[in-house]
Amino acid sequence: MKNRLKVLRAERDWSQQELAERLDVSRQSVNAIETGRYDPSLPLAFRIADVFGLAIEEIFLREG
Amino acid sequence: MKNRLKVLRAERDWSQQELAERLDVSRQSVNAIETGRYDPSLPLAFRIADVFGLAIEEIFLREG
DNA sequence: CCATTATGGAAAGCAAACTTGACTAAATGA
DNA sequence: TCATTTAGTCAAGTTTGCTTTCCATAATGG
Repeated sequence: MKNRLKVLRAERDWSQQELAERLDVSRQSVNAIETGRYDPSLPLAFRIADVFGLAIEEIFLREG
Repeated sequence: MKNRLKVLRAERDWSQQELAERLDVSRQSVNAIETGRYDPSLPLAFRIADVFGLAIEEIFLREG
């Protein structure tokens, strides 16, 4: 499952650490999700959508 | 995390078994998600959204 | 030079998601 | 009456998400 975290973070000039704090997860979790090592849980996906003010579908992409 | 699975299933007259097959998960998983014992993974949430033709946000609800 | 920040990732462990198999109980319908 | 379908749940096992700790690398600024 691909995602646009890196770009969204860059647009806001947030470090992985900063995003992790806003999401209340570890920096390693943000890194792992961002680099595609695993997908977030659904509750975390909702929090991610919330901090960016976007729909889940606008951040995480069904990949072919 | 609440969800509208039971109603959406009823609208389409699908059994938990039928939905499970469309989602390619076990019937027990559908039941557990529907009765709120746990949340689906994000990839499964996308598949659920797809089979119902809705957005994830229209099926799963941030609960107070 | 050196200290700091940012990123990527490995290892070990716990918790949550998902599996199969089994059981119960209510409803249906022939 | 009996077989079938549906829904709910439990137990035990595997996989995945997330944690903490640690290490490595590159970029930045004094």
